[in-house]
Amino acid sequence: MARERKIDMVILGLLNHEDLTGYDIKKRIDGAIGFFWKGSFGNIYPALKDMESGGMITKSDTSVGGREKTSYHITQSGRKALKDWLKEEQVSNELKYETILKLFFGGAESRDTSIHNIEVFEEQIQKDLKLLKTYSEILKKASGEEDHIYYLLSVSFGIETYEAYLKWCAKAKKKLKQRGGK
Amino acid sequence: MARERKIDMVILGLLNHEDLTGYDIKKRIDGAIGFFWKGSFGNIYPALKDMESGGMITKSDTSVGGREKTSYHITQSGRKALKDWLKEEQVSNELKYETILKLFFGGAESRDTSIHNIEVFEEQIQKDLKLLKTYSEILKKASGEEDHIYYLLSVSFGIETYEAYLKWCAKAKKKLKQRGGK
DNA sequence: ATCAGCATGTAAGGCGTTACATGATTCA
DNA sequence: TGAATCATGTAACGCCTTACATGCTGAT
Repeated sequence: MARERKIDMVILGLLNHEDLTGYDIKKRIDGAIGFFWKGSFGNIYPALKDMESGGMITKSDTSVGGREKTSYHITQSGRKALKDWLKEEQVSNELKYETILKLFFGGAESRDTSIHNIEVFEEQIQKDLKLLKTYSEILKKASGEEDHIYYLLSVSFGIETYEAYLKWCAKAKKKLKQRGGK
Repeated sequence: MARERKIDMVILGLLNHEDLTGYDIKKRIDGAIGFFWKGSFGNIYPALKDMESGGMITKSDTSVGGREKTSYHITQSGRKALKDWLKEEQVSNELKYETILKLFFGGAESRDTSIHNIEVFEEQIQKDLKLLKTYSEILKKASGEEDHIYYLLSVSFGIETYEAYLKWCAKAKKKLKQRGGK
């Protein structure tokens, strides 16, 4: 059943660009990547360990100002694994939208409840959209590297879907406010 | 840390509308709900068992044409749990878009690889969008029940985001085809 | 002096997927 | 007769989240 753990690919993808510590990897994942993939320390460190045993990456301990650090570097076979994954056709795009799930079953409660839930969602999206737009601006200015086009496209995926969400939110609220509540 | 298993709420939401067997629940989840939440037998049956012990639902065995069936019915406390969940503000909307993850790291391979991956995604979305539009048509015709507005809004969320995806796909492919591949 | 951030990990527990196991019925 | 669908479950395994544990450094 092969390897299913996609965090490996996130790590390889990041290390393909630069050497990083586990802590740095976490920070990268919490950035723009966080909009379409998550990771935690309890996830990242074991993955790094396994991949080092597997020869995908190598580690080098350095001490910066007396502080211990372990940087990881991608190997040839790691790079191959990354490329093989990129070339694989099958992907799993799974989304779990609890907001929409609640809306789907919204009939069990008042319309105001659903309207409120949409508003909570809307606020979160607005906040996230602002962040995404900031990333987009930074990327547009810092352009030059070939990789940047990929980062920019990923970010614009987020921006465009979030804008669609917001449009939907407005429409949905309006519909629910029509003809009085339940 | 309370209950995290959202499949319980999916089941309660469905049973709030009508009595169902585990098998029927699976079919419902594979329908319109499947676009924002998934479920499997190995998921549903244990949840039904637990929720029956917990007094959220009651079961009644019937045999239809010699075949054994176990139908579940929601109880008062099950209905209360459903309503409480609907009124809770915090939600977890998590998406794992492997397609976008691959695109983000697309620089490790040729532009054609990324273009191809986008095309695979595009085809899947087109297929799903068609299905969603079918659901939408059915709901519009069968309208009447209060619940229908919620189903319709959920489905239109899917339709509108999928349409945004398709627009993005076209744009992304165009960008990647500019100024030659890597 | 204290707090935020840097830095690395482990452990428990929960949840979900997949595969397995079984058997009946209906339709071609 | 055979395949698809109905119908119910269990077991193994994998993955991830959360919480815990520890300690250093730099800035205020």
